[in-house]
Amino acid sequence: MYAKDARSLLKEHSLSVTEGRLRILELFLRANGALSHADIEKAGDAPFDRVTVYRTLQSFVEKGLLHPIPTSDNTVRYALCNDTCTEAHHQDDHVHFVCNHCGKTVCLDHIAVPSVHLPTGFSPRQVQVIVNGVCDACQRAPRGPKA
Amino acid sequence: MYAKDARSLLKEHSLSVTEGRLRILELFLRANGALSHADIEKAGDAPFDRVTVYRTLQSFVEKGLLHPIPTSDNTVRYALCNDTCTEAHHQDDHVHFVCNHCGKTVCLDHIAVPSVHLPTGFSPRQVQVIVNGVCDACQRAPRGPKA
DNA sequence: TGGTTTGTGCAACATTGTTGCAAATCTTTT
DNA sequence: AAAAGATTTGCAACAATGTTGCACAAACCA
Repeated sequence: MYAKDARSLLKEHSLSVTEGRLRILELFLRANGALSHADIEKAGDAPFDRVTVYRTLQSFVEKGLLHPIPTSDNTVRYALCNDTCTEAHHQDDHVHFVCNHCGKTVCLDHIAVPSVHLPTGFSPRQVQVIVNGVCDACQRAPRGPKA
Repeated sequence: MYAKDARSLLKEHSLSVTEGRLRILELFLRANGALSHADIEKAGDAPFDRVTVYRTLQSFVEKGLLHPIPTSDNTVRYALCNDTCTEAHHQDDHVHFVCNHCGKTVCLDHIAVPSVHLPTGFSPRQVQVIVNGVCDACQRAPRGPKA
C-alpha cells in the first residue's frame, strides 16, 4: 500500500530529511492505523522532545504528508495521506473507522465517500466520515487486543 | 425546533435543576450551532468555574442531552441531541457542517446520513459525517461574521 | 568544504483538563 | 415548611498538553 520509503517521501514533499522526521514517518509507515501525538511520543526507542513532535507533525500536515482525523475525544490523530495529496491540494475525503473495542483508528482509503445532500446555500469543500463500531480484527477475536 | 424549555429538558433527562445547568443549557438552546467548552466559559454574563463547565457538559452527554462533535482541531464541540436520545440510547448519526469562513458548526439534523459500505468484518455502530465548506450565511455575506 | 538555511532541544510559559474536599444547593420526606 | 440526605459547586492544587524564544546542531546547496 505505502511502498515508498520514508526518505523519498520526505523529499517528494519538500521536507528536509532529518533523523527525527525519518523516525516519525517510519512510525506511520509501519502503523496500520492512525497515530496520536501521544502515541508518537511514547513510541518505544525514540525519546523525542515533545516540541519536536509537535513541529514535525505540523509540517507533515502542511506539506500534505499527513492529515488530521477528527475525533470525539480530545485527541487529534494523524494518518498518512494518500498519494494524491500535495501541499497545495489535499484530497482527504475519506472514511475513517474507529474501533470501539481496540481503540484503533484506520483509514479506509478505498471506500467511497458517500455524497451528502446539503441544504441550499451550503457549499461543501471536504467531507469526512467517521464510523464507530467493531473492526474486523476484534470481530474475530472477541477479547480484543488493546482496550 | 427545540421548543422545550431548559428546566423541563433537565428533568426529562433526570438531571437535577441547578442555576448553572439552566444557564448552560440555555446557551445551547439559544445558540444555533455547536458550542465548545471555551465558548461556554467565555459566554458573557455567566462566569462559571471551569470545573463546573466540564462536569456539566459531561453529565449532559451522559444523560443524552448533548453529543460531542468530532473535530480536526483540538476542540471538542457539543450540540443538543435530537429528541430521540436518552441515556441508554444515543441516536446521533447526523451530518455536521463546519464553516471554514465563520467557524460556526451546525448540526444538520434533517439531512440523511448516507450509508457507507464497509469492508467485510467491520460492523458500524455510529456514523458521523463532517462537512467543511462555506455555510449559507457566509455565502451571502462574503465578508463573514467571525473569522 | 564552507556558508546559509532549517530543524532541534531546552527552558519557561500558557492553556486545558482532572481530582479531592468542604461549603452550598437541590430534592425529598416528614 | 423545615430538616435530612443526596447531589452539585467552587476552590485549590495538580497533571497533562500545547506554545514560544533562543542558542546550538544538523541538513542543504553551491
